[in-house]
Amino acid sequence: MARHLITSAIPYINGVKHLGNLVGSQLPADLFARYCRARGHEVLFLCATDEHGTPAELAAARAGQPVAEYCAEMHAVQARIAEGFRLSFDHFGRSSSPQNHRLTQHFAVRLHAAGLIREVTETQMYSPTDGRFLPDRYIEGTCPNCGFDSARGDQCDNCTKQLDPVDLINPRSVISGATDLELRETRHLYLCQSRMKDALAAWIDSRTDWPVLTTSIARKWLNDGDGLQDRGITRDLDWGIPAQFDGAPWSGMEGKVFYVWFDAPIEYIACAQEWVAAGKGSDWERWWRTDKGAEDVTYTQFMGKDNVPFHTLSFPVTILGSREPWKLVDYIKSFNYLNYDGGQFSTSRGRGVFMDQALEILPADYWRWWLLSHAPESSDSEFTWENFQASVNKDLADVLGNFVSRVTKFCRAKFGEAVPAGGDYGAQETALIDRLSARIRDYAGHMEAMEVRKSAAALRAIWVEGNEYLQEAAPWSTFKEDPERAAMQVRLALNLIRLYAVLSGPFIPDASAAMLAAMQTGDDGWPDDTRAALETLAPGHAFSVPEVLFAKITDEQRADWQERFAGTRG
RNA sequence: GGCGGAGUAGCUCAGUUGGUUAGAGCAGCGGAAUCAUAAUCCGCGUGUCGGGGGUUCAAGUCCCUCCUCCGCUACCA
Repeated sequence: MARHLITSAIPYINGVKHLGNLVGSQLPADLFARYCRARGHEVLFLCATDEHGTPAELAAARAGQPVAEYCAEMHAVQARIAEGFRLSFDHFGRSSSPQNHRLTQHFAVRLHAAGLIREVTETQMYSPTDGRFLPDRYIEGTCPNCGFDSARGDQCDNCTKQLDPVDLINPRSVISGATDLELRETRHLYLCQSRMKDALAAWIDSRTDWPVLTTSIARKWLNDGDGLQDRGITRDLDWGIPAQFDGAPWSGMEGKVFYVWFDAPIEYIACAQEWVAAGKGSDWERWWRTDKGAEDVTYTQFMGKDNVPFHTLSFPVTILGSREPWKLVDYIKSFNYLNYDGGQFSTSRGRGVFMDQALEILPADYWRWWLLSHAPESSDSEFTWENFQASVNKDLADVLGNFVSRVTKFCRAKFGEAVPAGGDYGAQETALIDRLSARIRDYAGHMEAMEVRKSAAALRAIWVEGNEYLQEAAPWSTFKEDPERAAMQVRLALNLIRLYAVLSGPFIPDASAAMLAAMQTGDDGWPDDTRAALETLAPGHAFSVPEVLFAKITDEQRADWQERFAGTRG
């Protein structure tokens, strides 16, 4: 039995996430966590909301709420939706927790002691009207290169040239439209990432089994231009973890908070502390401190590609630079983006399907199956309603759902609602067991490698084996001449349903539970021995015919949803 | 502009370190079966592997070049 620490990138607090966000981190992380548990491993699966930063403050202002109140509400909303998708977090924490405050400040002090924090005075755009410094992207103006009048302070969307906010002609605040912007001096703490560049490069080079997407992004940041740059880790904001506190080894940071990307990954650790504080666990250090029991932990992070630099570079600098024995990540699984029907999912334009809406129209399993079996692993992938309808109807309703129906209903009609006795395996059954054993090994291999789409394909192939067997064995025919043989065939098929429930759990947990319930068993042990696993339900064991596991998506529904989600949300 | 990813059958995608007639699922066509959610199972693929050039006995796979799409580009998170 191994020990797996698994974290999903923590979703930002300002609103409900869309399916692209879900498939890029939380959902594949849940798949892996569920698989590890099914194999009997000890798992700690953590996620949280990422609550600090300018967007949270602005979203709260728009909602007319104090930011703390807004975040608390949105956290509850996201937690409820995560439950709806059956995301099996051991704890869903908050980056604004007291634990994260303490830990973030602790890391900052340690990094300072290690000489990895320096103070920098810089000038930034300040908006007196908004009463805040404006991040580059919150300033718009006319592009000095192409004349585009909605160029952002960091880049012109029209000519794609990189800009500095001071280059903009007639700059204005995106928040208020105010034009009375001024340059002000401000002092910030910088994390000296550049000093650890060689150590990071050596570490990345040693991770030969990581996805290309992960290492290529990391190398790009390490080597591009003048190499890895130091990075400001404080901001002039109210909402966040104070950079000035009792015992802080620096002064002059009054009224400043740590940059959200500094404190967000630390929440992975703080979340484990929250997990203990919530009474769900008793010892967080054996997951996070290699001097206190975490030396045998395998730590895997899941995230979208936009998160990779922070997880391969700045967070490792925080961990390594602290000179304390914290657990460093072992594997980073990163994902490309999911597009929506010919374009991007867009939170701002309400384009695409958001997590709450998805659950309103269909159960979680439908989404889980489609998203995971089409996960954007090697490149961006695309959601279309046609593809979604076709895949879900075929795979879930026709191949798996119908298998359960035909087996249970046939048995009820011919033998009653209990596993029939009699008959012995013949050549067909032996061959089936051999094929299944090979396919289960194949499935497990892909799951362990976190090859999500390949795992889905392997699982589907296991489902298909059941239909192939039934077609070949034809119990409806054998029943006429040799009822004992038919009984054996049906007994095997009923056991296949239980086997499918066990194997399918990581992908479609609700259907898996429904299958186990119909088979009236709680035995969900992994089939290390296929033959033995197919004799779990003994003759005489009662079962029930379940409701249809997956209703098909009709053309009318598809057309309706296509229309509904094309434009603006709400 | 720089960096990275992608371009393979109508659609979605596999193709390990170059090696026998390039594969899977879906859709389509033909057949079998009739237990089942008109579900299932079997059979059927001559596709300039984005274009061009090169290396090699041999290239989807390596090198060069060009084209298209997407992402990132460090103060959005």
